[in-house]
Amino acid sequence: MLNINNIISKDYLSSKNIKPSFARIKIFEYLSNNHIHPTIDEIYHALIDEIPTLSKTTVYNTMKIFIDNKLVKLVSIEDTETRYDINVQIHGHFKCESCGKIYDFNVDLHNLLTDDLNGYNIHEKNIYFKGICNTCSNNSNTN
Amino acid sequence: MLNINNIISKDYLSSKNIKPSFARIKIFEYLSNNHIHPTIDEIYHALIDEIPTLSKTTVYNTMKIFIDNKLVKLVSIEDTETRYDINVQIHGHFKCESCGKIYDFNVDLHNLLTDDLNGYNIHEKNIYFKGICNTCSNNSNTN
DNA sequence: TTACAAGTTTGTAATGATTACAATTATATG
DNA sequence: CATATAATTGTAATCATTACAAACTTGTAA
Repeated sequence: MLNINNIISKDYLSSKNIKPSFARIKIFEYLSNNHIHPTIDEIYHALIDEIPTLSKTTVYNTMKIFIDNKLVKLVSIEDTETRYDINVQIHGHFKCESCGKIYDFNVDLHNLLTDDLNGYNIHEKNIYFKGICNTCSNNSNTN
Repeated sequence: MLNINNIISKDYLSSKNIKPSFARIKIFEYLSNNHIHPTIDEIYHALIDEIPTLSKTTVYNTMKIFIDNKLVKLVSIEDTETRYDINVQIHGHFKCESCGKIYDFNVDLHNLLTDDLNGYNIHEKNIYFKGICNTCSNNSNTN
């Protein structure tokens, strides 16, 4: 049942001081292969067939460990849904109000610092936009 | 019981097509006078002495109306707490991980647009940082 | 003033995400 | 193989938010 990806994920988790259990490897690989900023529920349903004994508590526990060890970042766009992002580089999120998809976009946050934060110790920068994505705009145009 | 602020708030709500009921005026004035990005709970507790019959449902209802009519903006920084901001101009938020306070800062988001969002229709821009604020940094230095 | 309609407020119950926790299961090591 | 340690699971508890129906207010018109 071992394969290259499995070994790589295993080693990667180990290198981050996370014991590479079966569930953790599978959850990590799901996040790596699906950059869709999933919710706990989406992760759970995506894996329940492959891991029939999986519980949501395990998904919660695992995401907490991943966040604490900076493997993933929490995405707070809507107050109603907590999402997770395997891409921990600084980048922006665009949430489409029509289809609900969240897109990544590149953004350079270096040159927008203001004097207002002089003396402040910044640990984390987040930026997100909302609107209508390209695809949804085009669909409504052709109606 | 009428005063200048009361009249102004009343007229302002009316001008936004919101019936200026007593609760709505008081909630609006609380937000105007306290730029602390309060939670529902904070608003409720701040006003319960003045409006003993106030219910949290009313605070929820009122905030929904204010948001729909663009008098306030929702602030999603933590997934665990929904906050509200009377300042609807584009600006950044800095949340201190030590004292929990949320500071406003000015930011010019015009020049950070990337090609990634060409064709996207942007309705709303949000930016927030996390870290340790000036005050908390200084306090820990003097220990 | 009174009656009425429309809108507002309230309290309670329902929902749904998240967390706490104890029991069970898996894993690694000697 | 035995044991200790850690991971996983299921259930119950918690907490914010929403749904909803009843009660209350307000403005208007007779």
